[in-house]
Amino acid sequence: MSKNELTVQLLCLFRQYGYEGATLSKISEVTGLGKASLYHHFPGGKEDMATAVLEYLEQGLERHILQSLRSKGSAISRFTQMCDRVSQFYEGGQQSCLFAVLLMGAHDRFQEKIQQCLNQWLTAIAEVLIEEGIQPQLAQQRAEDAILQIQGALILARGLGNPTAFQRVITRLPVELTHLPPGS
Amino acid sequence: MSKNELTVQLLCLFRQYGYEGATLSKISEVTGLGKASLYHHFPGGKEDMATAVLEYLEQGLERHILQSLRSKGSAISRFTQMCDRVSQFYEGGQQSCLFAVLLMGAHDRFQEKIQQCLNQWLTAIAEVLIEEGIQPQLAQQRAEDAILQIQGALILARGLGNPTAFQRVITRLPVELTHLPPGS
DNA sequence: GTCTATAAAAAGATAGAC
DNA sequence: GTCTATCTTTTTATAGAC
Repeated sequence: MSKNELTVQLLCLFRQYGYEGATLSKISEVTGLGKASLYHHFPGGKEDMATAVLEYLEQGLERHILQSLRSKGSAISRFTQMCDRVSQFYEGGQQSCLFAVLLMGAHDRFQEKIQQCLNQWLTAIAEVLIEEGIQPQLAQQRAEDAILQIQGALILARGLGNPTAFQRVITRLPVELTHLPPGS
Repeated sequence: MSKNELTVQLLCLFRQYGYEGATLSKISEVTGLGKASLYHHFPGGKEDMATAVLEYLEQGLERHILQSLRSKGSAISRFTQMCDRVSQFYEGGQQSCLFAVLLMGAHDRFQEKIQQCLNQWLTAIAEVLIEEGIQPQLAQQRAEDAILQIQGALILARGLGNPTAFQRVITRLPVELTHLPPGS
């Protein structure tokens, strides 16, 4: 198994069980690797694993999400592309966000990297809006609103056992983001 | 220490460290009670504790949030009252939602109660909107949007280490909820 | 790079005195 | 109702063979 496949499995485990809830025994069971093998790949144990998954996620954010936002088309088509990728990544609202999962845990060590990722995402969205002539401050707020709606919709989907609200949010976001502000 | 004070401390611990992250040792340390004493109050251990906290939360939801929504005033003043209480409960965006925390954990046992609480909250919001003449289906969607924005704003606040977005959401929600739909 | 075996530490849980 | 002491189980981590 490649390091990359292993990282994807770890992502899946952390999303499902949380950081503390994903025990080495469970990780060993799911991956089919013995604990000693896991420590061979990740000498620092679980913390190493979570760090690796976060780096994997940062790359995916850059390669799939941010790149959509910097592509050629109109603002609305770029946001639509972003939303498509986001929906795919969260499996239509049936998967959690690892950022949220790790933020809810007992460890502070991941907050910095998560903050960095969120800020990259926010900035990329805001830049599209600024290109559209929206004031920087408003652009930043709309970007925050977009991400916050995605995150909240994932929570609600999980809590209700029903991803409908997530799909509604994803569908309307491109239009909502690009609507001109009242009075402009 | 009364059972109620103890429950509040447990709520605080679970919000801060998550379910798995709030160990008995830490609970013992913070509450000042030995482990055996904790088992005296909660024979079922941590699961009992989380259940007690969820029940405490359900009562608080009923007594503070839902009652606001069923009070005398206009729709907008009722939503404003709800938002005031919500903001207070989450300390202006600096505290997590226990529902989200527990949903991110490894235990499935709390999902049912959480779903019940969310549905009560959703219904109470939707009922205010229906009274205002908004179509039931739209009312339900707006209620979902409100809760989802609150939840997402709490995540973003924690991720960015900055509760600004939460406060913005809380401030605009009363107006956003009561705005008439286009074409009505 | 993976395994078996084992150790060390922590977490969950209980007995019994006061 | 709380404590000390103890126990069991689980989790994390490592040594050393292949």
